[in-house]
Amino acid sequence: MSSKKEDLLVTAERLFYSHGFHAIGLKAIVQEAGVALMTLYNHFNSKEELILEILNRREQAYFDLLEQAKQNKTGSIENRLAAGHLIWLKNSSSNGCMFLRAKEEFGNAPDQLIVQKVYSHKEKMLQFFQSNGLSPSVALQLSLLFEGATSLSETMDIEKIENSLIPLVQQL
Amino acid sequence: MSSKKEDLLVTAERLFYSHGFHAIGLKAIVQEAGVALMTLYNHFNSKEELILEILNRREQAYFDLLEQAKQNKTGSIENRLAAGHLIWLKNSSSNGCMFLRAKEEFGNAPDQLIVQKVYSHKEKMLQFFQSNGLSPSVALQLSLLFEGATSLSETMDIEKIENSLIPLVQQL
DNA sequence: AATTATAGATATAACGGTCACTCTAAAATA
DNA sequence: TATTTTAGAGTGACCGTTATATCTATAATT
Repeated sequence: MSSKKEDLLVTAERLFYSHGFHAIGLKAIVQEAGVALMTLYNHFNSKEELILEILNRREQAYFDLLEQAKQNKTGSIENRLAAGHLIWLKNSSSNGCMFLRAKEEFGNAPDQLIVQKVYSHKEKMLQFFQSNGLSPSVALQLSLLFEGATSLSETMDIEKIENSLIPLVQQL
Repeated sequence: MSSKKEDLLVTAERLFYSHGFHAIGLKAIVQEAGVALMTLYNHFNSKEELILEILNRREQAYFDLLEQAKQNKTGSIENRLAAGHLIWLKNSSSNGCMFLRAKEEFGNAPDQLIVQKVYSHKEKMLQFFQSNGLSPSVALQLSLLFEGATSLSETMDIEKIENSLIPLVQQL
């Protein structure tokens, strides 16, 4: 992949996540990435396509991290996944779930590819949990706890959240 | 209060919640509310001021509902509050927490009144729980469960969430 | 009761700015 | 040489905000 395209994806993901999809214009992205506007349009046909590619990469990175966390020796599978999710939150800039935010900003167009991606991502989360041995009901509860931790991290120290989340996961 | 102002507040809250603060322009609000643009500026000095008044009203409505739910006879205090929160979610249009969304869209201006309101609202939630007899750690866990239910409701039926949330609240 | 003053709402236009997106033609890179 | 990237200008549309001028209904004054 072109390094310019990679720069654009990394920069756009950061700016979109920090300010929102509507709040950030393409001009700000290319300026921050240090490339020309036409280079962006050379790699992406539209802002929507850029966002879609960002969401796909972000989903991949998240599941890669969960797969990593799974390999740990200690703790139940729920605990290891929760530890992975907490690492994700620690490495992010505390602005919530980017997928839900995308749905919220583009929500009233259910035919839109962005919104479809959000629904499929959340569905994929549940399936991932179940494919790792969790019952449907426990998978759902783990999803609820993960979402709660993500939202709480927007206004609270991650350490306090960790202390709340772990016992809840333990007794699933 | 002028009925025009009330119309504007109700309409703007609905449109902002459905599409986001940046995605909705003042023109769309006044058109949907059936008032003139200058009427909006007669009641609010700016878009930011309109948003702030919406958030204040929404906070009041939410705590009013929790106070109502508290009066129920059956169940622990945690269960009664959770039931109230579920009613709130059922009556909303499944687009997440409007306060967190405001912080996400205006987040990189921590001096902004909107963002300050979001932080104070979340702090108020915790204090409300504790003032109703919950320990700090249980209050935090209840917040995590509420936030999780709110986020989950964006992509999942509220009934399934209810079935997941209740046992988690029960064993707090 | 008749007149005047006040306030709120109206429509319309304009302000400077930014939006996503397109085109062009030169410059840099491979 | 072939491809990519560049800067810059331009498109029409929308942004929040302000200004102006007209209308209407109620309130205050005579």
